[in-house]
Amino acid sequence: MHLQPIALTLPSMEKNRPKKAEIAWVLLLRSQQVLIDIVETKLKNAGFPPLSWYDLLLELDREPGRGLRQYEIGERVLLNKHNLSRLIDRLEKQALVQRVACDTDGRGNVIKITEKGVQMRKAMWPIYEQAIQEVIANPLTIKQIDSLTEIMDTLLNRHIDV
Amino acid sequence: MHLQPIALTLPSMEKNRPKKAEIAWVLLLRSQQVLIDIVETKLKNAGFPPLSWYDLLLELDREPGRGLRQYEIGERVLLNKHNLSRLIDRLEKQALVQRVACDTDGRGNVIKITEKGVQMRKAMWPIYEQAIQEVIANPLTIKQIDSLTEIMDTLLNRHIDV
DNA sequence: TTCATATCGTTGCATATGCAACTAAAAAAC
DNA sequence: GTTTTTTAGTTGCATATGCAACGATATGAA
Repeated sequence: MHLQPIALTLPSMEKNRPKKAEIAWVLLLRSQQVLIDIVETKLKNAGFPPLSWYDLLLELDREPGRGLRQYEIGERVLLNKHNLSRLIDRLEKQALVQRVACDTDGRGNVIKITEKGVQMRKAMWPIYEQAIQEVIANPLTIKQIDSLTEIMDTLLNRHIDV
Repeated sequence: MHLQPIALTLPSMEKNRPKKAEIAWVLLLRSQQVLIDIVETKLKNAGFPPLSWYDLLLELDREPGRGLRQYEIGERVLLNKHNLSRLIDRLEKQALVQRVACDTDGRGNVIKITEKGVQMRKAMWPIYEQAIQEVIANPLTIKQIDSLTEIMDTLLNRHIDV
């Protein structure tokens, strides 16, 4: 990732522009690309699978014996069902998770994390943790981190079903 | 996009967790997904191409006659050259941009926006503008928007080459 | 019970993205 | 001037994602 210190790309060319919200939006958009790319690259360089795998493993690791129905996972991680189905394919191929037929619902199955999956998530965490440290904790003050948290929470809650 | 009001998914299960930066990270990650998805969906529902097309058209629209070399575009939008090459393929197929041989560098070409491209960007903007209004301006106070801008700026500058 | 409808999950197809290899031309080294 | 190295851009391949259609089961209504 090699960013040039270019002038900020504003979203419009129309007059009376840009509004403040538009500047904030463009920065948010770009930071998402840059920061995620940094974290993904760190994981990859350490020989680990991408963040989406971590998310899935984490959700399953929270439900040790029981496992989770696919649609339950879909509610937790932001993936629609067909993508989730194939993400699980990939993890199952690596023996990190396991599909088990569901005895209360013949249509579905229950996804359980394997011991190998548990170990994988555990091994990924230090890298992930350090990456978060680098992209969030180091550049910002405590106050800024609190503020960021509050703002993101506000933005998210606006779009959550009640 | 149908988000459940689920408990926040924290990134780790390790003890003494989570640090504040980790909460902020997870919220940032998720809000980026959600907000971008909302904006992309609005564009799509209005019959328009995705944000990446807008970005490219905008950069070119800023250089009306001259056009831009592909590597110059690559510096402005965050795309590596092979993806950019194919993005331009798609836009060229829709006659929104045009590849012109570069007379000062036989290897490269100059990308110019067409009149149709200019019109397309102009037509997309009201939808995009309204989407930004909805996901950023409406939920946040002016103060929060300023704060968000400052924080994103800080996060980004940390990872820019000097 | 039976039929219509909704839900769970998978698959085929089109598109998007990352990586590595490649062509061609420019720039640098000699 | 010739050779080597870098740079610009494209293409093939593997993978990832969105959409629509599908099979199978569960749920609700008559």
